[in-house]
Amino acid sequence: MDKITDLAASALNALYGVDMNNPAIQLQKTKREFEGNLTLVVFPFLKDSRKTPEATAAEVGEYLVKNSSLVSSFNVVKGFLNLSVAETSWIEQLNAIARDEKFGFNEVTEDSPLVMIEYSSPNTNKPLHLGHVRNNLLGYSLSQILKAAGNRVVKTNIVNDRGIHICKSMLAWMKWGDGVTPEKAGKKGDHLIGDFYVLFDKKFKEEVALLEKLGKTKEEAEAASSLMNEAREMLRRWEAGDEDVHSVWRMMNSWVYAGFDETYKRLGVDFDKIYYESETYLEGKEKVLEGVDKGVMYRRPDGSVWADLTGDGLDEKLLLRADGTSVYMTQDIGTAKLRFCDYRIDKMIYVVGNEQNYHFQVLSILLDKLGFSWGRGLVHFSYGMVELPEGKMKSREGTVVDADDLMAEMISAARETSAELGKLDGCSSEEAEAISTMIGLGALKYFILKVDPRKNMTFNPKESIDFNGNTGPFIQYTHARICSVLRKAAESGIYIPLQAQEDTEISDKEVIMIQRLGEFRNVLKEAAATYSPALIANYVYDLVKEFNQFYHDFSILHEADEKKRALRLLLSANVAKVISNGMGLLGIAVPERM
RNA sequence: GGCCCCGUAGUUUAGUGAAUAGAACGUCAGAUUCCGGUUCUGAAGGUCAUGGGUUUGAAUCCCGUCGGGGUCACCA
Repeated sequence: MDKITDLAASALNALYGVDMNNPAIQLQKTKREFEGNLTLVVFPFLKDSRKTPEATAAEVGEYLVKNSSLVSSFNVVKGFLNLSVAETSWIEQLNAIARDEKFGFNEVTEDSPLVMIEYSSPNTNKPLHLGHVRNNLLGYSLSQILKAAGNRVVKTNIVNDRGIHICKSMLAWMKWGDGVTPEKAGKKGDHLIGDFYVLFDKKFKEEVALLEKLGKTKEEAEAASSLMNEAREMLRRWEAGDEDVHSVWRMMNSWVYAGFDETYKRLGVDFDKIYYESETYLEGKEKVLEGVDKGVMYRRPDGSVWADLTGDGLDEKLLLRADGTSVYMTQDIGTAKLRFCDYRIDKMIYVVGNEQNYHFQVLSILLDKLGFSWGRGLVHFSYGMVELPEGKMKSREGTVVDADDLMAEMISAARETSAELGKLDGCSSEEAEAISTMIGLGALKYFILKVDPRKNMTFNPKESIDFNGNTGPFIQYTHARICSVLRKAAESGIYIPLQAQEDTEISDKEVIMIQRLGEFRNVLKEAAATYSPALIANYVYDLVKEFNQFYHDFSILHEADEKKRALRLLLSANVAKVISNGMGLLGIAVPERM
């Protein structure tokens, strides 16, 4: 296809003197209802040809047929030049795909660009919820895609392990926890800590209500709350390095991390390097003071430090409080500094929700001003909220969907559906469990990754687990079916070739399948360039649908013509391979039987 | 109010300059079952929120309007 694009360029150049690098020279797939495989739109070149669209297209078509054996024939519809590609080149293309186990994937070398991608970024005072699930899936998939496109990738996680919210959980545990541990409670550590966070909030509200009854306003009551003051005092002691506070803090955080690790493992995501805010939050200060010296930032009379971004069309932004302590932005600058010391980053991607668009706009400008080479080009991979059919999740109303619960529910829903359909008959209980897990998580992941990340989305568990339509299970099922066909063939002693014969006759349907397979390389490239897992998901689904139509028209196992049967088996095997490669980029497992 | 994002069949959505806007779920009518209640074909359903503009060509780019969300903290 790239070759033919070059041919078209040289044709246009030879005939009309069009610049070879003119971006309008693009071939697209011919629409199904027209004859041909590739289409060139000639409208943009009429200025140069000084002829009608039809005449121009015909002239280019004739030139291509005459000068290249790749183009066998052409037809013209208005300004659209539809080219047919020679039969032998389709077989060649299929054989090239068959030879290449990781078809479409680029090699990563020492010299490949280094991309760091930050995702997940949990707080240590509560377990992960549905919003984190979208974040984690997008971050992980993106890192897989970028790696496949030929980048060195460092997956990183910044854990927010300090601050008033952790102190609230700690205080509640010390006051009412009675020495409970995750083991004693039989509960994951992150859930246990989350419960104490909720308990704090409850007790705090009770106290405020009591004070309000005694005649205080809401604001006065909140300020006078002894609980909240104790929490603040604990934060002060933590910052002062108080060993009693730190030992409780370390212990409780270790419980949370054990819980997170379990969740991450189940979700199938991981990290190469984890940063902790407790270790980075002081780092930004130095960099900011450096900025003051350089004149990038300035100090106000009260001692606070600000950056004036009105020149960039934004506001002024606080970076250090009058008492010299850091704010969120300062910490991000500090983390950036540490990261750049650890890795020679070419590009930095932050996977963070769209409520922080403004923050990252500012961060990009500040990092640039402070001299980070990747600051201006940093990518805020911004995604929308996840809602449920019942409506928005609100932590105050307890309608937050917990990540662990959600995964468990998806898996048991998959188990039920599979059992109903009789798919688990004859499986051992371990097999049944493994399959249910693959399907349940595949449904969840696919449903979330197939939609445009920028958009808010509604996650519908019931719809996602469907075995039909644009769902993970449907794609997994198709893969399993192809594997099953290949197994059957092998059992019957039918030879599955590694290459198709050059002289095998090839039908339109087969051409379409090969063309579709061949697109994977470009889709991957584009997905990496636009940071779009959804592109991969929709490609794989289209491939699956196309395959089902193809498969339906033939009796693969009972084909009399040996060469033809070989071609179809080879084609099927490669469809399975590309499905598996594509789904792998989304972090979704494809079972060989289900 | 300023700034940012979104608005496409009943629903979930694809398509960011090209041919008659493409699917899926649901609905209706058929076919197939060769490997499994999972397959296929067809129908109905869209003034792409809306009004202008640019272009040979606009869901897509520009301007306005309406609707939804976010953000504008010495929170993270």
